[in-house]
Amino acid sequence: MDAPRGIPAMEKFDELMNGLDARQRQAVTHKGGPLAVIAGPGTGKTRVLTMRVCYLVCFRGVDPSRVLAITFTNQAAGEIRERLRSLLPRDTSPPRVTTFHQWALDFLKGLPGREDFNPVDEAGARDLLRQAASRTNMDPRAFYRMAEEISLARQHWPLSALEEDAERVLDEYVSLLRKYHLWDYDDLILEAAEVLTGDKDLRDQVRGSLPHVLVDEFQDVSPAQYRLVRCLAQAASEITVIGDPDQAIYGFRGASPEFLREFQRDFHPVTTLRLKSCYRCPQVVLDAAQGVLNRDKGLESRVGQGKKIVFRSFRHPSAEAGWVADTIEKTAGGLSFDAINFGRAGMDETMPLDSIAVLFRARVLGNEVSDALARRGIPFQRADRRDPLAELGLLPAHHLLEAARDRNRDYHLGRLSRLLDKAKHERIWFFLQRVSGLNGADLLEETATFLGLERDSAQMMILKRFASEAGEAASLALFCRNEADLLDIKVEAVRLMSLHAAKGLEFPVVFLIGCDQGILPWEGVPVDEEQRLFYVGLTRAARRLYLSASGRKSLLGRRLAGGFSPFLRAIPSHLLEEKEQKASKYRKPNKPRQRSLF
DNA sequence: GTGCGGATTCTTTTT
DNA sequence: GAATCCGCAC
Repeated sequence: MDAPRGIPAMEKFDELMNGLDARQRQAVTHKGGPLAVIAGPGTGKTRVLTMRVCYLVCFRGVDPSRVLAITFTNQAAGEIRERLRSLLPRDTSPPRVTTFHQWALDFLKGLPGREDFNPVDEAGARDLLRQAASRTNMDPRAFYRMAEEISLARQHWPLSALEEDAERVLDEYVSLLRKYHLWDYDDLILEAAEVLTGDKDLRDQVRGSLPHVLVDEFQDVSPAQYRLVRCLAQAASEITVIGDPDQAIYGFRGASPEFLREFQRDFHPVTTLRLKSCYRCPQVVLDAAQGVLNRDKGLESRVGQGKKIVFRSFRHPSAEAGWVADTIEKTAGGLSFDAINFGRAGMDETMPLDSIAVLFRARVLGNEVSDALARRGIPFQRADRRDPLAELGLLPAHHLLEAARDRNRDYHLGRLSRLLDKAKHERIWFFLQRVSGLNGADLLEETATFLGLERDSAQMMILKRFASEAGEAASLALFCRNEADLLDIKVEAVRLMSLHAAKGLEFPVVFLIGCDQGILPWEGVPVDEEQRLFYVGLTRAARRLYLSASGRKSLLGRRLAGGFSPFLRAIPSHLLEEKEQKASKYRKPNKPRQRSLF
């Protein structure tokens, strides 16, 4: 075995190792055979993962290029990369940390004959699917359903069966993708798994080069992703998977906590370690959360008992939203005249706005809170991630640029025919002629002029940054996706997001709104996954947790029965502090738009 | 700014 | 099938 490398980081590493508890240390230093780490909320999952990588490289002398850490999101990958950078000695080349999709993309692009394939953005994929559906003359209303079914089927391995017409549409869709040399996100995983499954030599080669694979958030792997994991690691390797079956909330896209069990079978014998010390949530929160899952022991808090969970109920969502906004105002230390007037009775400490999160089951449920916060002038940020390119209004710019550079021109022109108005679309050939041979800032300038972008618009800012920072070969789509992450964070604002989006995050103060019958659990879906979703919501809270029922009467055209979420009953009552609402306040629903009348 | 009609979305969503 | 969004005409 090599001598330990990188002496400068050693002291720090020792110090960090001493900061770990016994179980964490065991996971970090495990040697010999596959390892599964079951890591409940706040038990130091990411820390164990990064420290283990560091341990492998620095102490076991593993070549960093033979270590691969896989995550689900770019953000998670970025965080791990960042932590590794500070842990590993400067002169060590950092190991590869990437997402499933990025790994698959790089792998596929390295294969002969596919160098000029590219991933298609979400809007583009939908467009092609629509094209495929239009050829078989189907009811346009059924399209939405079918799109979901097709995508779900493609998460499975092998592909699950589809209805006959869906099958036809899928075939047509895939041939369109291939014609334009495009992969959609599902393709990346499927293709990579397919290629590796069918080519033993290649599989052995990949496996041989990667004795150490680590997979984060393992409970979220889809069947196809699990297949890929099996291709990457042989049973005898030191593969490490980290996850928490109690936080499995992506069943609707094919994930299943089952794969943790399957992993233990397929990679037998697996060493399984459970992390039980929670460094995030107070005991009160843990007990409540475990009550929801019908467990009574398991996680132990290392941050104390904590305050009771506040529960309040309302007769109307706008009343709930008003209360949330008022409570936030007080918690944040008074931002308006009112807050100063009312004082901060009952508030023990003040919090910066970005330490506060409002969580909800479905996107629309955040609207009233957005309105209430806007009315009070409290800055907030909704983390409703969608296609950043479309959101920024840069879809036409992207396709124009790609067409101008003659990369897959047919495809991009096809998309532009739907995106541009008639007048512009008629001038498109003139535009292409005009910009031929141009590149860099000149090309962007012409594109912006053609589209009529305002000089100081957000779009222009991004285009300028794109021109100066990105290379000539980069696509605007990719640039925006990476930028969007950077632009999002760091703002001092209350965070509003869905329960799903909150997974993996923590906030000192958490509001979980809409704890009503019919919302949590959502009607018509498996209850156990909803339970876990509620569990995830509760365990985001590091200090204070507020639950509320909105009294909402209807949702998306569906009538609600009324009454509280049954999950609340599963919380032992001594953990709850039930506050009665004052009837006079928080009553009248008024839309902020009406204010413009005065 | 208003109003109309057609398109699109609809629970959760990353890539 | 209802709600919302978007482009377009006024």
